[in-house]
Amino acid sequence: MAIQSSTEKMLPLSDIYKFIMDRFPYYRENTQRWQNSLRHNLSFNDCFIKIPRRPDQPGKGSFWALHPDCGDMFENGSFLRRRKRFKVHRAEHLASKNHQMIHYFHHPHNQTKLGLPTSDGPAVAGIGRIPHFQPYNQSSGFKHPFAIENIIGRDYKGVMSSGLPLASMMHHLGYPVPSQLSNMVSSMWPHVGMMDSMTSMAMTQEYGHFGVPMKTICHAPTQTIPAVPVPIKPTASLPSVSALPNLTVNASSMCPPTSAQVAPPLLEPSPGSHSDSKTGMLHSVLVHS
DNA sequence: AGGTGTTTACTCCGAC
DNA sequence: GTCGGAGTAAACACCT
Repeated sequence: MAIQSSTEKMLPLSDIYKFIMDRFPYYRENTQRWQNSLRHNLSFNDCFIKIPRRPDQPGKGSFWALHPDCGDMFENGSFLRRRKRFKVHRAEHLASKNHQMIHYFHHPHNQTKLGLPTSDGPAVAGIGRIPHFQPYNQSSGFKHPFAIENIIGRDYKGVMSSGLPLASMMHHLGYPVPSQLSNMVSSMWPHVGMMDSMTSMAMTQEYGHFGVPMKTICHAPTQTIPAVPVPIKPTASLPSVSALPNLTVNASSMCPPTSAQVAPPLLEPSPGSHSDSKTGMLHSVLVHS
């Protein structure tokens, strides 16, 4: 929720803490417990990806974002319970490292800052269009450019000879290029020797028409996530959010319509309403989104 | 020093 | 009963 509600679709750990404590008074105490749990989940679950800070963005820790393909791990889009653990396959894990940077490059804010074509704007000569990812809905059969099926079945030579937009963009981002590029990449993401070829491959026009931009997760006309979290199926032990007394559900805080809007507290448990089942459910809503 | 990130281990609980 | 998801504790390393 915290990550998705952010305009950048990524947050540092401290901001995730803040988001939770701002909205859920329950989590303003025993901070060490749930914050440790939160860090554990961020590291442990492949649905969360870590995005390194740029050199000109000093600060502690990295940014955390959602893996572009994690959208279907909730049944019916419900945030209350996961259908399955989102797991990146070994071979695809390499490619997911590229997602981290591509995801960053893809963001309209960064594209604008870099003078790159935005997702909706015209392509700029000399720089390949950044691919769109289909973050939430794998049922369409779409295989993103980094899917292993695409990786192993593609001829990279023509792509490689067409230039290296990655280096150009990284230069604009403040990363050392090009002589230090390989060192930086290997230190940041060891064992990613294929990164350059894969990234530049993905940035060609060839993939420009794929999928839906990340930024449209909550804004696309064909929204794939219900605005209001719904239970997968009613159970006695896990009541729906709307069934809980004294709780206010605000869908806009799950998918805020605009970045300027400040959503009111999502859940405001009344004093003394912290039964185990409820707090446990809140944990699921908070941590596993 | 404190925050951040990773990993392991344990327990609980629900689904099958 | 087994399995897997989830929550928590704890140890450790790394970074600012």
